[in-house]
Amino acid sequence: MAKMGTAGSRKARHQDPEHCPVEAALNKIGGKWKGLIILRLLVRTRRFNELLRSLPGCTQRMLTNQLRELEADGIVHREVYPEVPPRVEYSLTETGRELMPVIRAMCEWGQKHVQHVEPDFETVLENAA
Amino acid sequence: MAKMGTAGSRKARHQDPEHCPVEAALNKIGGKWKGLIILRLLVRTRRFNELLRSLPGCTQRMLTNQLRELEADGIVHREVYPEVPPRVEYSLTETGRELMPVIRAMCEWGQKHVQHVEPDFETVLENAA
DNA sequence: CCGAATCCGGGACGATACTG
DNA sequence: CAGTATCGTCCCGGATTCGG
Repeated sequence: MAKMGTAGSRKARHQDPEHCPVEAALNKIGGKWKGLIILRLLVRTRRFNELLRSLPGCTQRMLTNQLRELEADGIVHREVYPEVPPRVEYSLTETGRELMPVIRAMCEWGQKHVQHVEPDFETVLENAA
Repeated sequence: MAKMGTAGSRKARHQDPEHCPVEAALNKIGGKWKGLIILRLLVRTRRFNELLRSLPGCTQRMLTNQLRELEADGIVHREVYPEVPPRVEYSLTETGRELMPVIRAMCEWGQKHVQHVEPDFETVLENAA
């Protein structure tokens, strides 16, 4: 495989009313980095650069884009502190936190079917702390 | 939306050994159409064109690529019947079928947080039949 | 520190035609 | 029916620079 494009949320074929909830969910969390971003934020609130450092291979621009889409979709909350130096913290909304079962299911599948992987979801969360 | 790139599986940053099971899972099922393909195949085995018609907006080339990646990742089984006219049937492997909890979790989240959506997972499966 | 804006190359993707 | 081949476009996404 080459790259993958963005698989992002996008408006993704919004011409069709999106009857399917699976499709609707995929349109919101299917972005290239969104799953991992959500995983990081499930553990705790994080600052921009902290998030960036925890995503090897993700560029600043990509992270910004993905966070903006997640924010627009009501999954991530962005809190700006008017300080010097500036500080911005990202956290999950209630809607975002309810994605935990999805992430957990992916984790359990990956743990079972992929080699060289962390033991379980809790450990993953701990290691992400 | 625009397009979205592919968000596909790709080798996606295979330089790092992929310690995280969530990341590993995303690398395999994160492709642009993979979630919907898996949903279709959860219902029953399907032929190529049948699958294609059930995915509005997906081109034959894209479908071929995604199916090949899914096959290479051991999620989809491809059965060729030496007939005239040719017939090829796609189904989920056991590994693929075990993705049902992931799809179900996405479905339940979508049903709860997105408008104008089917009532529940079973109905979605039925409608996809 | 946290971005936004710009430039630009490469590859993902659509369209079309062809084959067994 | 189920693909493969080829071509051209578009836009994703990396690098860099600038601003608050």
